[in-house]
Order: sequence, then structure tokens, then C-alpha cells
Amino acid sequence: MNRPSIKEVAKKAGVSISTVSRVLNNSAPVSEELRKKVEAAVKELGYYPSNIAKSLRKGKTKTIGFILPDITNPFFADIVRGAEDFLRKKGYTLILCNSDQNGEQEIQLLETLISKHIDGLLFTGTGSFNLLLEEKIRKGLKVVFLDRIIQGINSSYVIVDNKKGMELLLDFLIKSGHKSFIFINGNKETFSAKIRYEVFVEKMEKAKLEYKHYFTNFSYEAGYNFAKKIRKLPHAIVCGNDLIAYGVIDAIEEKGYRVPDDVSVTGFDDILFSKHFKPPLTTIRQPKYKMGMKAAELLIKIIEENKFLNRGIILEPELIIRKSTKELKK
Amino acid sequence: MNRPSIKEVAKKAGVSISTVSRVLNNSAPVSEELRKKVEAAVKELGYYPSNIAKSLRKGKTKTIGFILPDITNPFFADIVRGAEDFLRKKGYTLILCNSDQNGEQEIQLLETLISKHIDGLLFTGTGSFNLLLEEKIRKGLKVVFLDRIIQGINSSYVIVDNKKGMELLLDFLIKSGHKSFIFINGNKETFSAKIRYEVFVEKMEKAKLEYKHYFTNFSYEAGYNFAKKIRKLPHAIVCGNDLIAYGVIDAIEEKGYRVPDDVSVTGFDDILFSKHFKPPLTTIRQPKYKMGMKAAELLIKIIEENKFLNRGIILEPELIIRKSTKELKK
DNA sequence: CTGTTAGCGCCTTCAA
DNA sequence: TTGAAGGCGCTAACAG
Repeated sequence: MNRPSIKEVAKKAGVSISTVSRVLNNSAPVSEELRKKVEAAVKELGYYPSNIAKSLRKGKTKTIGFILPDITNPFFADIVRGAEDFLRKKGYTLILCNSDQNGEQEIQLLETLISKHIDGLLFTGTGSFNLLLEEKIRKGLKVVFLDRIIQGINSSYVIVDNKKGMELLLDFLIKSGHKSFIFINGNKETFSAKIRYEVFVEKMEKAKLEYKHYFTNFSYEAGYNFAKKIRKLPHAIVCGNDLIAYGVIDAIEEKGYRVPDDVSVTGFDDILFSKHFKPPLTTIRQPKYKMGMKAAELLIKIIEENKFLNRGIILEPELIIRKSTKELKK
Repeated sequence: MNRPSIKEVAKKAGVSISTVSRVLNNSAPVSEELRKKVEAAVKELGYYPSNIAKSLRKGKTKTIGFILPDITNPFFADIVRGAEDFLRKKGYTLILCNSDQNGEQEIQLLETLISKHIDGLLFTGTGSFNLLLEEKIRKGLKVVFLDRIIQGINSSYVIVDNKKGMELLLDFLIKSGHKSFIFINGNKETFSAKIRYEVFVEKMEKAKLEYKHYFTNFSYEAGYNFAKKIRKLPHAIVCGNDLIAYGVIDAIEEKGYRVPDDVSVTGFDDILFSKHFKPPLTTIRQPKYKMGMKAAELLIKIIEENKFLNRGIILEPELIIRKSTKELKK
């Protein structure tokens, strides 16, 4: 595209380029007369300053990278939206990168983003340690981890209190009389899956309940396939996320059982559709939009105040009771 | 972040910066000896070339902007994914912008993107005419319209054959014996809503069927609220998209009717969840991922071959028959 | 095969 | 209040 440069504006206005720069950025006083001339020239030429020249000069791009597993997953879409809304307000722009939870991909994307001179990074990665990322953080790359923390890397993060979420859920289930459980969890390596697993086992042991636990992955298919193979139904099937729960419910109903009459099923996340699912899903709501927003806010703070505040923000989950669970007789 | 520049690499390797540039880009022969030195220096310093300096120099940023209504809508998430996958393979990067279908917002975003020197733009806007966009296109901005065309602007586009989709759907419904229809359509201004409306009326008139048509908007709530007010059920309720259909079905079932026994309901789009909805939704599948991919492909072609090929790609929709419609006795 | 240099568009001293 | 000039990091002539 044919773009006029500051030079052309200056020429048309009959002033120096510094004067143009000054009126554009209001960075120093300019006489009313010249200001008017410049403004006219800008308008006439349809001039837009080149952020990329500006970036080169200033060493800041006003651009944030976001590496996440998959934007197609409604859970992440909400988070991205929260981040983008905040960033835009602050004059930043978002570069989106899908990693498919692939560690090598993540590294490549990171390299690209660094080459693009991002001012900061929002990162929802695989849980596994990332050498390059760690090195870049040491060298001053500003990062906020989102939803997942990487062990061994010291940085800021925004997560939801998974422990509390799981406790809320299990307490509710236990209180309403469920005594045997199967937990169909998501990816083993995942930060949240691990925590949920721990809480689950702890609760079960403590209440001396019958339980089984399995790692699968966070998808409808995983839930469906797994549930197809269940022979004896427990009182409750706890799922690693809502998608798994959908799969489980469909599989169970295909086998001729009914939810929640024959078995209670719960999700985790509360994505958009869960309230429309049949039966509407009892689940733990994660404040997704807020998570994205808070992470962006924290990142910008770190960038603009140039502090190395390693802060963790832990958001509160919420128990959403709908129709996929029932009250059991004691 | 503290980044080494090409100068520092040159110094450490004991060569000139042009030599460094040459080995980095393989742009001219360099002796094995110097090459090795350079590579060692690059590695040692953890050097990444600055794409932004490169961009300034070359006048290309390898960056594509994408303005769309809302990433939170699964329909668009799939499209974005298709675009991003293709762009990444080609070495491009995607800047995502949510416009919420707001015309002024669109203009602002466009200005930002232009300032960021995007090489091209993917655009899914409101249907309404956009003066700034039109001017920029005239000045050489490369744009591919996606899913929606703006009347009066001459440019490339990728859309789905809405006319055909609607025909497929109505032919199926008519053939299976439905004789009275209500069409709960989406936003009036929208390109696809308009076309679907036209086809609908035409088909109805031609087959001399009883029908009503309403514009609402493309949301669950719109479908739900509207359906709540329906007094007399037709044979079929045709919806502007899947979300509307979900709302309609829920509202109708709350009123004590059954889908499809008392009324057939159809969607449009076939988003992720529609096959899991209960009843699974009969709908028209739009090849969303492919749409994003094709649009990106076309855009890159336009950019790299620097041709002004104004090409329209029209993708084929597909009728997906599931359980929300039934065969009526003639 | 290698090094020197101009300049992409902008901001920011510095001097006037 | 204004203008001239250097330089951000890089590539692409140009010269050797």
C-alpha cells in the first residue's frame, strides 16, 4: 500500500519533519499557525504514522503475543476476548498463536514473537518446562502465565483456584449423598489436571469413599470413548472439563442409562453451552473472560512500570448446580 | 528485553554486519570459515533478528490483520483457526481484532492495523459501507472479505454459497412434507441474512406455502425470546443460525411441545456443538475452517504476486440431516 | 567473497 | 518556537 511518510507531510505543510512529529504527538509546543498547516496536510494525504518506524525508534511495539492451545476451544476464546478487550483499551494489539499443546510448536512461536519484538507475552502452554522461554524470561521478557504454570519458572501468573473449585464440587457431591466416584481427568501433564487429581484423591481418602481416577485428555471424544467402556456405574462421574462431561453423558445415555437418575455427572469450566446442554451441566465456573482481562492488566502493568513484580493472581471459581447431578438418599 | 543487535553479532564474530546478514538470510555466498564464526556468535548471544527493523527496511511486515465480530462465537473461531494455520505456514502472523459488529470500532481497528503496517487484511465486518476501508483499498490495501461482502466495494472475497445452502435446506424440508414455515432470521443488515431471506421468500411463493419471516439477531437469546411468543406452531421453524435454533428449541420445549414431533427446527452453520445438541440439529454446514484457510491463501497470493486479482471464491455448503426435523405424512 | 554505506520512517537531542 | 541531524537494526547496492 502506498503510504505517505512524515517527510511528505512536512513538505506539503512547508515545515520540518520535527514540527510534524511534534504536532502529531503533542510532544512540544507548536504555533497555532504551523499546527493548522500540518493538520491540513495530514488530512489531505490520509497520513497515518508508521508504528513500525516508531517501534524501531522507541524499542517498543505496543504488541502482545498470546500463545495458547487452540482458539477453537470455547474456553480459550473467552480468555482471549478478555485479554483483547483490555489490551485494545490500552493501545496494545494482540498477536494470536495456536500451539496445539505442542512443545516444539510453542518454541517456534516464541521465536517468531520475539523476532516481532513483542513487548510482552501471555502464555498458556503445555505444563512442561520450556528452556527457551526460561532463558528469555531471565533476559527480561515480560510474561504472564495464564491458567497454567510451568514448574521451575519464576514468573507472574493468573490462574483459577483449582483446588478450591474441586473442593466445592466434591463437597457438594459428597454432601448430597454420593459415595462412589470415577474421575475422568484431562491431560496428565497439565497443571490443572494434576491439582484436581490431588484434591480428588485427598477428599476421597479422607471421606473413605470408593473411587477410581483416570487421565485422558480434555475432549468430547475422550469422555465418550472412556464412558463407553465403563461397566459398573458409580454414583458420580466427575469430569476434567465440560467437554469430557458431554461425551460421558452421551455415551451413558446411549447405553440406556439416564443422567442424573442413574449417575450424576459433573464438568469443569462452564463453557457457553453447558447451560444449554441436556441435562444442563453441574459444573465449576471459571471466570474465563476475567482471567484474560486480569492477565492482560497485570502484563501491561509489568511492562509499563518496568517492575519485576512476580505476582500471582488467583481467581475464585464458582459452583454451578444444574441438572446433571441429583440428591441421593442417605 | 535486552536484545543483541546484528552489530554485536558482527563484533563478536569479527566480521562485518553485511556478512552476518548474508549468513542469516543466505542471501549471498559466504566462506565456510566466516559462516561458522557467525553461527557461533549468533548462538552464543541468543540473537534473533529484529523483524521490525527488517520490516521497516523492506516495507513488508509479514503480518495480517483480521477484523471480525467476535472470537467468542465458535463460528468465527473455526475460521480464524483456518486462517492462522495457513498464515503460519507461510511465515505470516495474525493480529486479531474483535469489532462486535460495530462500524465505528471497525474504523478504529482499521486505523490501528494500518499504522501497524499490515501487509493485508481479512475482513468480516458489518455489511454496511465503510468509507475508510474503501479509500484504503483504492490506495492499494490488500483485502479479502470473509463470509460477508460489502456492497459497493470491489474486492476479493471468500463466502459460502448461501443461496444454495438455503435451497438445499428448504428443498429437503418441503420434500419431507412441511407446508407451513416460520423463518427466524439474523441481523437484517447482514449479507447472509439478506440472501437467505430472498431465497426463502422465493421458494415459499413458488411452492405456494404458508410462511412468515422475521429478522432478529444471531443469538441464542433472540431465538429463545422470539419462540416464546409464537402462538401457533408451523410445520417447520427455520433459523438464521444454530444459536437461534438452540434458543428456539429450548423455548418450545419449555412450552411443552416436542422437537421434532410437534415442529421441525433447523439451524445454519453447523457449529461444534450442534451434533451434541438434543435433539442433534439438522442444519447447513458451512466449511468454516476451509473458509478461513482459503481466504488466507487468496490474500497471500494477492500480496506476494502483487496482482490485483479480484477473485471471489464461493464454497459449497452441505446439508446435515440430524434429529431436529422429521418426515411428515403427505 | 567481504566490507562500507545509504536509507527505510520516526523521535529526540541540540542548536539556533 | 523551529529546524537539522543522528540513529534505532536491518538489507541491498556498490566497491574492492
